Amino acid sequence: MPLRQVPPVKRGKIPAATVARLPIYYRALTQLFERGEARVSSEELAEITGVTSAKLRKDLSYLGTYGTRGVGYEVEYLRFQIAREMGLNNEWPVVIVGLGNLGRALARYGGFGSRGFQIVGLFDHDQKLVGTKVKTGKSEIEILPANDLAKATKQLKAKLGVIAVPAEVAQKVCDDLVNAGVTSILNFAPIHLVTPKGVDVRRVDLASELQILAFHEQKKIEEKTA
Amino acid sequence: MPLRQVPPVKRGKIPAATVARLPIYYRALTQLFERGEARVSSEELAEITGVTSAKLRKDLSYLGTYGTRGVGYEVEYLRFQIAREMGLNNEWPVVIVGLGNLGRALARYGGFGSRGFQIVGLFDHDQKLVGTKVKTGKSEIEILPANDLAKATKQLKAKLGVIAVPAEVAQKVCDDLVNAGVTSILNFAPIHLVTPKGVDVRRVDLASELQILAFHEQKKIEEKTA
DNA sequence: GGGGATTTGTGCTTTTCTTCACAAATCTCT
DNA sequence: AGAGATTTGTGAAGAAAAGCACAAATCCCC
Repeated sequence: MPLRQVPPVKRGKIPAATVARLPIYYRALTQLFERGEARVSSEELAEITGVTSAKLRKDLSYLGTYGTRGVGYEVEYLRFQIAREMGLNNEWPVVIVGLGNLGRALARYGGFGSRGFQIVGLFDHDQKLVGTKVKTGKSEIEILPANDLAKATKQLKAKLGVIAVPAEVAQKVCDDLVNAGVTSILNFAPIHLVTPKGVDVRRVDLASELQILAFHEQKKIEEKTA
Repeated sequence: MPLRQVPPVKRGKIPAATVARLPIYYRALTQLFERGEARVSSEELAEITGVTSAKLRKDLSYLGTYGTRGVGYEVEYLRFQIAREMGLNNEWPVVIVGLGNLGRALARYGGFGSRGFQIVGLFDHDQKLVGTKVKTGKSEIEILPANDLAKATKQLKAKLGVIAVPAEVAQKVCDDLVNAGVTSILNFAPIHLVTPKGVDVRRVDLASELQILAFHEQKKIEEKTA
């Protein structure tokens, strides 16, 4: 009986569009795994995640060849490989700046504290909030003053930061985070952040999302009238 | 002196990538307008919004020719045109389903209630929440039981729905919304929703965003070690 | 009213992403 | 052990998006 070959890890840049989908596959695989499924075909996994099977297979092919022709993919194995590729086997410390409605929701949000991430610092400018505690996934964390941001973040060795402050102060907070060694930022402020090279920023803009939907609604109405 | 020509509205499909950027331009223009700026060049607007000027001009060109060569764009005029194109001059009624941490933050979030949108209905399955009120932008709204979702939403004539419930019940909620006449859905549950044709779904996946950043961090580390 | 300085709008090129379609690999059954 | 049924992995084609570069339009100033 032939031994399983050495993991055929592929080296080479993974397209951005693919990277953006890996978390979706990962989550679906986790679900399948918890349900006790041992194997899954590209067709099934594609159906669950809402992509085409060809796209899914191509996406996975950038990571390596983890499937078996005529059979499909081993759920647990594939899940592990994606996790490894995405660095989810590490535990990433995350700081959140701004604990208004949204920031607080994020801090409490289970999905954030889940697998791979741990919220280690909360900062706010508002003196009324400083000193109060917020329940994150596992523990309670005290909100620290925004002034301590740079020092504390450096100490906590956080490389990931979440910005949930008003647009007016977002760039300032961003600069502070970068100075503190943060190199990946999730920005909820509706503004373009300027960062030095090597710092990744992803923007999540809730109002924009609604507006995009409004655009589609608008088009539906125009079609009817036309 | 020549009269300004009839608005040269262009007809034809606007690329999805462009649509996704229109809200960003719109916001920047609003800012400029409030700051009292009368004109802006593609170069300036591009800088503010973090795109290249060529891309910006091409994006705008899908809407019509609203600029003046050698001069730039009139801030107020262009802003209005984008708003019109996106349907932001209407007031869209929105319902939110699920008022946990996130749903509540969204309900309170100013940006949602802002220009173009009005939150008209809140629903939750939890009996402890039903009957309590949540301050949205302008008014206070009572949380209604999820069972009333279909009927109430139909009555409220909401075409836009926000899903902020756990993944397990998201598809059920989605079906209810669609039955109630909702044709655009903003989905915060980490799951692919199946909808009939003609219903638009946009997914905002907070955990995915962090995971994508983790991927980039991972790569930075690998580069260093390599 | 003409020349020089701007800045838009867009045809063309390049890059990135998606889809197609099929050979290669594996399994099952007899 | 071979034939038939699956299902992956991937070249190649097609579609969408981004970037380039320049003609066309406008302004300003003399």
